[in-house]
Amino acid sequence: MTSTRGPRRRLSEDTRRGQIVQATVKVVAERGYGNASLSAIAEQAGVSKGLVSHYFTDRDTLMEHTARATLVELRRTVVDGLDLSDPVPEILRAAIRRVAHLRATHAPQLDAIEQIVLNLRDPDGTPRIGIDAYEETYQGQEQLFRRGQREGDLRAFDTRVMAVTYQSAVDAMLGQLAADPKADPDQYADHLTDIILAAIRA
Amino acid sequence: MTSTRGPRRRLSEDTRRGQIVQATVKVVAERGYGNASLSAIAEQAGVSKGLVSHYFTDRDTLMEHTARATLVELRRTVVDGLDLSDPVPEILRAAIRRVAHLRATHAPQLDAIEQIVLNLRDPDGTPRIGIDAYEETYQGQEQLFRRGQREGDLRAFDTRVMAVTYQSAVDAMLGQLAADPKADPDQYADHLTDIILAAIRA
Amino acid sequence: MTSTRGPRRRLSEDTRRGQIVQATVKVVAERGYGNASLSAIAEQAGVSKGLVSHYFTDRDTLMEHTARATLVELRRTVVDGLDLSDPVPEILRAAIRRVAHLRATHAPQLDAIEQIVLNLRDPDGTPRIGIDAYEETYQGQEQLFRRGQREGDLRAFDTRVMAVTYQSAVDAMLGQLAADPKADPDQYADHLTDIILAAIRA
Amino acid sequence: MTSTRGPRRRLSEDTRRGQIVQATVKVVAERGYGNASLSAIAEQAGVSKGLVSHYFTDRDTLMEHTARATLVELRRTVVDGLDLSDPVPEILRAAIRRVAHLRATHAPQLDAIEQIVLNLRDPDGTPRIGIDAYEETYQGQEQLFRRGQREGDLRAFDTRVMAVTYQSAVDAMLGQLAADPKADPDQYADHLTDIILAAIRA
DNA sequence: CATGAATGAGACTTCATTCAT
DNA sequence: GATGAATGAAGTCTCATTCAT
Repeated sequence: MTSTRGPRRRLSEDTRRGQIVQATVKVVAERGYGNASLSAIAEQAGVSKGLVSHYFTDRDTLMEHTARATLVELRRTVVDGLDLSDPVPEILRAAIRRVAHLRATHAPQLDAIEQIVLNLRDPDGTPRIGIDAYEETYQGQEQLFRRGQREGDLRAFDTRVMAVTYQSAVDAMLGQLAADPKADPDQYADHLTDIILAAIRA
Repeated sequence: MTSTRGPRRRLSEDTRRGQIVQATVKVVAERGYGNASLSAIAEQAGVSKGLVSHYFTDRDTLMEHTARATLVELRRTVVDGLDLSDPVPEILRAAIRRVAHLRATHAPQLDAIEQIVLNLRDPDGTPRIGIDAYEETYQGQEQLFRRGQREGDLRAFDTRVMAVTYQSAVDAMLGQLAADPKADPDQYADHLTDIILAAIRA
Repeated sequence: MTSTRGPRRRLSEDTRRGQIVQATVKVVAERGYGNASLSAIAEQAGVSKGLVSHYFTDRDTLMEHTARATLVELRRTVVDGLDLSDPVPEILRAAIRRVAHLRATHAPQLDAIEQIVLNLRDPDGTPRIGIDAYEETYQGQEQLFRRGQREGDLRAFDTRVMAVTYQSAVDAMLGQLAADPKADPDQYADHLTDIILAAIRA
Repeated sequence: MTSTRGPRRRLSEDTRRGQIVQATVKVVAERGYGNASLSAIAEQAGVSKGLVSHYFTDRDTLMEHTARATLVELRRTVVDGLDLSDPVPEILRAAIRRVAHLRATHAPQLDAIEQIVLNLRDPDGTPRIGIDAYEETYQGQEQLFRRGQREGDLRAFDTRVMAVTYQSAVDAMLGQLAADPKADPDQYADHLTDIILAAIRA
């Protein structure tokens, strides 16, 4: 499974960085943060240890970069397929389904992000990828809820609390789907949508 | 804050194990899983490195023991104060408040458990404290929901999905309260209870 | 020549540090500062790499400690045999001879000190063992010269410049004796003494 | 201060080598031998790493070449301004002054030479630029002393010992002037000349 | 029972050197 | 000729674990 390590090849900086980031995602997801050594990552990427250090000053830097880049990738994956002109409840139902499918299509990315977010810390011990990295997601969610309230589809509620709750419920769904591979993503998604809409529908 | 290290003292096995587990919780919570070295834990416990190895074969063993023991401790803390003869909605409201207060009273325990659950792995890479550790919680939650449905307080819904969702929403609340120390636990708890009850009340 | 590495032995902190410092002197002298790796030093000391790190936080710390400790050792070696009640010219003649013999008895120490002093630097590039380490020597020398002037054995001259010059001449003697092992230390010492006394005698 | 790095330019071999040697002097003087990486030197020279390797097989080769070339440069700088038809004491006084000024005009060269001479070694550990590199200087000095003795300006003494002593005193002067930038070179030079002439004048 | 000195494996990182472009 | 991407060999340092005391 290791990318075979052909004769020395010169690639563009971006290509190499991408290659290394992907390898990082895979190794972190499979072995866990603590066991994702630079050697393992380099081997997975089909590249020398030295090259990894060349492109990323630090193990920490590499991890942070990987987490943020992957987060952006996932967000785009979910959002890109949505029709934002639909009524908010429709959008939510579609979005939850799309997320449910992430577990099937982007499992390593999901795991790697979780691992890195939880483990990467500054020397003083404070997490280095704070809740702030999710802030953008929360904001978008709140906007969506407020629009639903304006349009009359949703009742009044604290959009902040709901955004956080929504996100966590969706993440938990991913956790469940991860734990039970036989579960049907669409079915779980629909059950969850029912619950959520029951909570917020006008 | 380090337990002062008096002259060598012989203590009962249980006392020692407890001492070490508590130290582990504190160190893991403060520094993160990866930086919780046995030396640091020993020092925190006011005990020699050798003794830690004596009572726990392994770093992994120590971590697993710590996580499970602490999980039990927290579960008891929440459940002990509830009046299970109340109607289910009442119980939920009270339980959510109690959990919200955990962040204030048991922050290190919460952090440590999260760290260990996410990081501790078997050599082959599979997480060592699976979702199964939460299974007991889920089961209890489902029972409670079914009782609410029987008693007519709650409408019909998939209790499994709801249990998972409920648990995740509550965990997310803890995350939010951790991130924003100025937030009022009771207020957040009540907002969340409103949303949840809206979702499930008959 | 490597200290044989018997079964694990527990020694007092001071003994171990001394052992390691001696090994450092030897390795630095033989291979040069840059090639004196911690592995080589550990092997020479008959000790594991880890132990060296245990006793000295840093390679730099080890080097600094070694240089200062060795400098003190040499100073004592020279001074201890002098009769300070003699007239100053006598003292100088005796001291120069004693120093000349250092090359035979303490060659590695001399080389190691030189190597370390010249190479050890702070991160910003400034030498870490400044001329200040020699200051004590200079001061003693100046005192001696002033006493000679007071007692009428020496003529008037700038004692500071002379102290520096004296020290350098003596160091250079060591360099020469190192370069030409067939040279007779006593003879060189006497020649040098003649020159120096010619320069300063009343 | 880095040579600006224009578009790729082809220069004569000698020009390139000179460029690189100068950069080496600067980097070694500023950061010390051990921290003078080829990258740093290449950057300082405004040239690629590859080119440095192209012109000098080896880091060691580059260092040796740099030291020898710089030594020659300095020797020429001192000797060129002397009037060799003067009486020897005059020549010495003038020479010492000229050397004293080197510290102001050629500080990096002085530092770099010292660093390289002390650190560059053969694989077996023996210094690669031995005292022999100074031999030429000693020989010239001895000649001068013997001429002074013939001409009656200097008394009888061992010219070899004196040459070494002289050279070391002069080097020490440079060390002192380096350590104390406020010191007046001419004044120190004159004090030193007084001492030396007192030692050897007829 | 308890200690902490000692070991040894392995991680990260730096750099001289090579070589495709 | 010139570049700088890529390699691979050390080197330093950390830490779980062992074991003499």
